[in-house]
Amino acid sequence: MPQDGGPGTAGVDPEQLWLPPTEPRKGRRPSFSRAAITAAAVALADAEGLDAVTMRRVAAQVGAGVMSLYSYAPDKETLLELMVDHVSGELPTTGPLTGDWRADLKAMAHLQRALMLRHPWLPAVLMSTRRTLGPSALAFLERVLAALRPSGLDGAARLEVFAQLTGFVAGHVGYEVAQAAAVRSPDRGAAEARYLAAVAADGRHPELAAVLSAPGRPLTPEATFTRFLNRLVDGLDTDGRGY
Amino acid sequence: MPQDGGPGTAGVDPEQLWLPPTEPRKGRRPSFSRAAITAAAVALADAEGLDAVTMRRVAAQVGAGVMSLYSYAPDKETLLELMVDHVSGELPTTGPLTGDWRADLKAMAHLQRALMLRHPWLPAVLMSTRRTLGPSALAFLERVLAALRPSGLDGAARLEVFAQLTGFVAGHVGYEVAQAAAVRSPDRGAAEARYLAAVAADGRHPELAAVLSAPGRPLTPEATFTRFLNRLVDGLDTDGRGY
DNA sequence: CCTCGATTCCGTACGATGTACGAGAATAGG
DNA sequence: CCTATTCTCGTACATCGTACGGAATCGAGG
Repeated sequence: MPQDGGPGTAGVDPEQLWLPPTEPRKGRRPSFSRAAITAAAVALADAEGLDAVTMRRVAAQVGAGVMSLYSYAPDKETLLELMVDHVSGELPTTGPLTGDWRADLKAMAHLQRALMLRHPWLPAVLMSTRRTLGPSALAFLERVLAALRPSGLDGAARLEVFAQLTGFVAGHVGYEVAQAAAVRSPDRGAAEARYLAAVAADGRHPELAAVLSAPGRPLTPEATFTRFLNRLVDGLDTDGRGY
Repeated sequence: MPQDGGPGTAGVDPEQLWLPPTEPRKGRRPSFSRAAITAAAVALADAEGLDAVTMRRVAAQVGAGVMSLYSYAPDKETLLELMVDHVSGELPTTGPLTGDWRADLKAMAHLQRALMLRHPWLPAVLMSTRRTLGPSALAFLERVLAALRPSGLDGAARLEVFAQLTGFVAGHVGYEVAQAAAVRSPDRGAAEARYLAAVAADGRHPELAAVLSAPGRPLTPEATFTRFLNRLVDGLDTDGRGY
């Protein structure tokens, strides 16, 4: 664990949270580490879902008392932010770019999607809490900005592209995992299908009835993701006019 | 209150929840209505945010005992779904379409955005809970499908466009309101700005530094929304090939 | 009229959660 | 050793969603 960061570095504002692994050379030595606590929380969320991430269970996982966690994170929301940055570390931040910034952007979006599929709780956390970018997220942002360099977009536009791209991926994957969960439960999906069929049959929803009776070929989430992603990226204007 | 729907029509599956205002002609008559309870919950969320929507506060608002609410909705998650459909009723479902399906689609997305700005808690609810479409949402879906009729897209693709469009709007507005809230709190925004400046100054984030030092002209949320929306809609292929 | 079954109303209570408080334990400097 | 400082964590509390069960209110059948 490199720069790890023990307790004492926890504050409400981003400066105290992320920046200084300031060494307090006095007092009792920490028994745990922020990284270990965060990793335990991530493991819990991966295995049993976000609801399983309670202070008590995380504490039990690392062998600490419940209140000891508050030496490492001021509150639970901060713990969630730490979790986000922890898994963001799985995103690559080095390696060559192709020079085709659209292709690079698409590749990075696919990496983000893979990350979120690996940690299905991520989209929900990303979209619920207002978050400040931690070091790993910033490293990834740095790489996206580098890829965007040949695009000719100005600063504000590049930041916006990053935000929109991340938001799009999170939204799509969130939808994806929810639908996958619905399929896994046998009667839930069936009940919804019956309900939609009943609505379509009531005569007041002709368009819905038409769509349900002639759905066309089914689309895989993967294909849909790629298609909309390509639309979004290919539509990015390089001239400043916009719409 | 037209078809209102009293208690007894509450079940876990969509069929029992939305469809039948089956009249149970026996037993004590309901003192409240699902619509009134839902409206109270919406008013609470509008005024004080989603966290203010607790069963106790909603009950107090309508002058009911806490447990009485459970005769109208089996649990809180269902109440949230009712809230979503309640405000979805504010979306127009009639009136002429221009025939230009892209323009119609964009107009409807703008209406959705306006709705979400009016009810800032909506994006979070839309993206957290897995939801079944209630009557009002279905009416709006029906209208979107009708607008999409001249597009040549097949059934599955039309449904997908609806889901993606709603997801995009929710994601954008969610981000929009979060950022607006950050601006309202004086020190929170300043702290984040200082943090980003510090990161940019550490030398390991040259792209971020460049972007922050030459941001270009600032973009209004409105303009950004319109731009990305146009990209998304104009990029919709009418031939089946996709990418 | 009374009774009976059905339905709604709601006070009480339970388990779970986030976290404030403060006493105790460990460590470094004087 | 003493004292200041830091971390540890048992206890306690407010708040949440909601299970339970009895009282109240209704329509129907006698």
